[in-house]
Amino acid sequence: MNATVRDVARKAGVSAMTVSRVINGGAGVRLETRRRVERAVTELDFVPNGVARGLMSSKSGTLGVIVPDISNPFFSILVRGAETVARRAGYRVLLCNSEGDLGLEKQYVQDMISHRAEGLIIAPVGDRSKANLQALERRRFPLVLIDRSVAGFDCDLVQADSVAGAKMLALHLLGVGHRRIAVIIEPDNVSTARDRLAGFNAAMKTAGIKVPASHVLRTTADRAGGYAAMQQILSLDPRPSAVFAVNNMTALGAMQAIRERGLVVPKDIALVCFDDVEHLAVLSPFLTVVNQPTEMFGTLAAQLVLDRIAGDTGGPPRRVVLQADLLVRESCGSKLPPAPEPSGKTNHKPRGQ
Amino acid sequence: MNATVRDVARKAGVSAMTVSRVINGGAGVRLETRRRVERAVTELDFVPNGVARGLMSSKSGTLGVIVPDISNPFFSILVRGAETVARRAGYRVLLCNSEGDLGLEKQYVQDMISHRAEGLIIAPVGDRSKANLQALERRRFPLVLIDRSVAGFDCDLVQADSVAGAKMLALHLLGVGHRRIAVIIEPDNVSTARDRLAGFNAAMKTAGIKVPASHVLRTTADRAGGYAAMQQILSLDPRPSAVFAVNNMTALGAMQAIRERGLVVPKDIALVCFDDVEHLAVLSPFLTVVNQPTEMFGTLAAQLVLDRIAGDTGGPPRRVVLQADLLVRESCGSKLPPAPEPSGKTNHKPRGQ
DNA sequence: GTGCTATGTGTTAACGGTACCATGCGCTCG
DNA sequence: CGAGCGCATGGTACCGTTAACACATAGCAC
Repeated sequence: MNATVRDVARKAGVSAMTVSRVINGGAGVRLETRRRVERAVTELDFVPNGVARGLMSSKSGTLGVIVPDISNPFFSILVRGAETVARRAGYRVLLCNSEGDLGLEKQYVQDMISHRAEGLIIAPVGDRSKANLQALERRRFPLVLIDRSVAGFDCDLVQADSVAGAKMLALHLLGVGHRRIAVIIEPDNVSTARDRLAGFNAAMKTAGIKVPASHVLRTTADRAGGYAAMQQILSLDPRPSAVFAVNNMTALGAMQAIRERGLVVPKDIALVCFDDVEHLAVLSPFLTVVNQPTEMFGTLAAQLVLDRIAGDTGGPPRRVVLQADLLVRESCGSKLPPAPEPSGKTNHKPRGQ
Repeated sequence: MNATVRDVARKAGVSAMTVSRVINGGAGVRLETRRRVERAVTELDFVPNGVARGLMSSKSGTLGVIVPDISNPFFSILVRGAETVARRAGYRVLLCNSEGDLGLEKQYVQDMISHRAEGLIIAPVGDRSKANLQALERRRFPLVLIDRSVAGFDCDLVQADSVAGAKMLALHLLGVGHRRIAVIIEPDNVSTARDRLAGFNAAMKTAGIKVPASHVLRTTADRAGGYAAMQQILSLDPRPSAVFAVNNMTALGAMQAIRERGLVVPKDIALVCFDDVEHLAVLSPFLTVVNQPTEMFGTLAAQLVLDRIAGDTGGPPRRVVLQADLLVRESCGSKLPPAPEPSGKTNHKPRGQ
C-alpha cells in the first residue's frame, strides 16, 4: 500500500540511493534526474518511512512526557508548553498518564526505552519512582523531572519553590487571624508534599502555633482525596477555621465537601491551595492560591531535555527552581483590600480551541 | 550502549533467533536454554528495540491524536479518555496541538503517515482540513474525527448533537424572557459553529424573532476571541440582554470583558455557552451551559479507530452522535428553581493528580 | 596518452529484530 | 534397523532507508 524508495526508483528508472538523495535535499543529483524522481514521488504518493529512518539513524525524533493526569489543568498546560518547544525542535511528543501508579509508570518508562524515545520529561509518582528512573540513568537517557524531585536521585529538574510558596500561604492565613489551620496533603514520599508541609510548619512555628496531628490529613492529591479529607476536617471539634490544600484538585474536592454541608467559604471556613485553577480565576476570582508559572515548567523542561540530547549527556544535573506567587483573593476571609486582578492574570496568554 | 539480540545471543551462547524466541514468550525453547538467555538479558539490561520490531511488523503501536489545544479542558479530558483506551489496547499516543492552523495540521498529518502511526483521532481545524484528510483517506489510514465534521468528507465521526444543544440553550434564554440575544461564534467553515448557529436560529425562529446581523459575531473560538466579541456586543445600542457563546473558552473571554466593564452576570447581561468549564462547576456552579460527555468523545473515538485497525478498514463510515445536556445554573437570570447539582455532576469521576 | 579531479550514479552492507526454512538429534514403530 | 516424527536450534533473508564506498564518464593539464 505504501510506496518505498525502491518503488519510486523503479518508476523513475534510477537506483534507490538516488531517490534517497532527492528526498533528502537532492544535493549531487543532476537536475533532470531529480525532476524524474520528484515526479515519481508525487505519482506514487510516496512518504518516506520514518520508522526505517529511525532504525538507521537511531533517532526517533520523539520525546516522552509522563504526567499523572493530563486532565489536570496544571499538567495539560505544562504539556502544552513542552509540546510547543519540542515541535519547534522537530520532535514529537508521546503522552502518558501514569495515574500516580508506580507499575504503570514503570511500564511507560520501559516503553520509552524500547521505542527509543530520545528523551523523557516526567512528573514522577513519588520517591519510589527511583527504581523506575534508575533504569534510565543507567542508559544515560536524557531525563528531566518536573514538579517533583525524587529523594536520593539526582538529575535535571524543574520545580517551583514549594517551601517558600507554602510559607507565604500559611503566613497569609495567620495574618488574617486564623489559628486553627488544617492541612490536606499527600503522603511524605512526594517531594512537593514534604516541601509544602515544611513551609507550612515553618510559618506556624514562627507564629508559635503547634499543629496537632489531627490537623494534618494525608490523602491522594486528587478531588476524591480532597473531598474525603475535608469531610474529616468538618467533623473535628473544634472545627478548624482554615484549610490549606496541597493542590488545586484537592481544593476542588474540599470545596465540594464544604458546599454539601451547606457551609460557605470564607464565612464558615477559609480555603487556600497551591496551583491556580486555570480559567476559573477569569470567571470568578475567588480562591486565594499560590500560583506556579505552569507553562514555563513545560517549556523549560523541554529545553533542558533537548539540550541533553544535543550532546551534553554527561554533565552535572541542573536544577531550575521557579518562583511561586501568592494571589490573594477572597477565600480566606482576608480583611486586606483585594489584590488587583490584571486581565492577563496567569502567565500564559489565551489559547485557541 | 543498548544491547541487541546478538549481544545477548553471544553472551548466552545461542543464536539471535533463540533470544528472539525467549523474549517473545519462550515457546519451543528448552527450559535450561531459556534460563541462560534470561540471565544474559538481565545482565546486559537488554530491552528489545521497538523501532526495529515496528519495521519488521509494520506495526508502530502508536495512535496519533491531533487537537487544537490540549490546554483547553475539553480536549485534555477527551485526550485522557482516548489515551486510557489506547493504552489498554497496547497503544501509545502521540499528541499534537494544531493550534487551529491548517499548515501545522498538515505537517502533523504527514508525520503520522511518515512515522506509521496506525490510526489517527483528530479534531480538524475546519472544512478546509479536507485536503489534509484526503491524504489519509487515499491510504485507507484508520481515521476518526472528533467534535467537528468536515463538509464533503465522510469518515468515522464522534460528535455531539450541537443543533439540539444550541436549540435548548436558546429556548432556555427565550423562556426566561430574553429577546435581544447576541451570538459569539466561529466562522461557518467549522461544523460545530454551523450546527450551533443553526440550532440557535431555529429556536429564535419558533419564537418569531429575527436575529439582526449585528448580533452574530464571528471570531476565533478562544478566550481572546470571546473577549473581543463581547467588547463589541457591549457597545451595541440597545445592548443585548443575553449572549450565547460557542464554547467554554469564548465564554471565559466574554466574562472577562463583562467584568472589566464593571457589569454583573446575570443582572446586567446573561451569558450561556457550550461545553462545561471543567472543575469550575464544583467550585462555584454558575454558568448555564450545554454539557457534552467529554471523556466519552475520547474513549469512543479510540474504540472506533482501534476497531478500524483491527481489520474493518473498508467498511462504511460510522457516525456517533452523543447527547448534550442542558445544565441550568445562574448565569441567565432564570426565575426557574436552580437545577440540582449532583455531586458527580459531569460524566467523569475525579481523577488523581 | 596518462594521470588527475569533479560529478553523477549504483552496489553493498548495515541498523535490530523475526519469518521461514533447514538441520540435527533422539525417539518410536513396523 | 531404517523410516518417520517432533523438538530444539541455527542460518538466511528481509522490513525500508541510508552511509560508505565503488565505478563510470567527462573535462582538463601536462
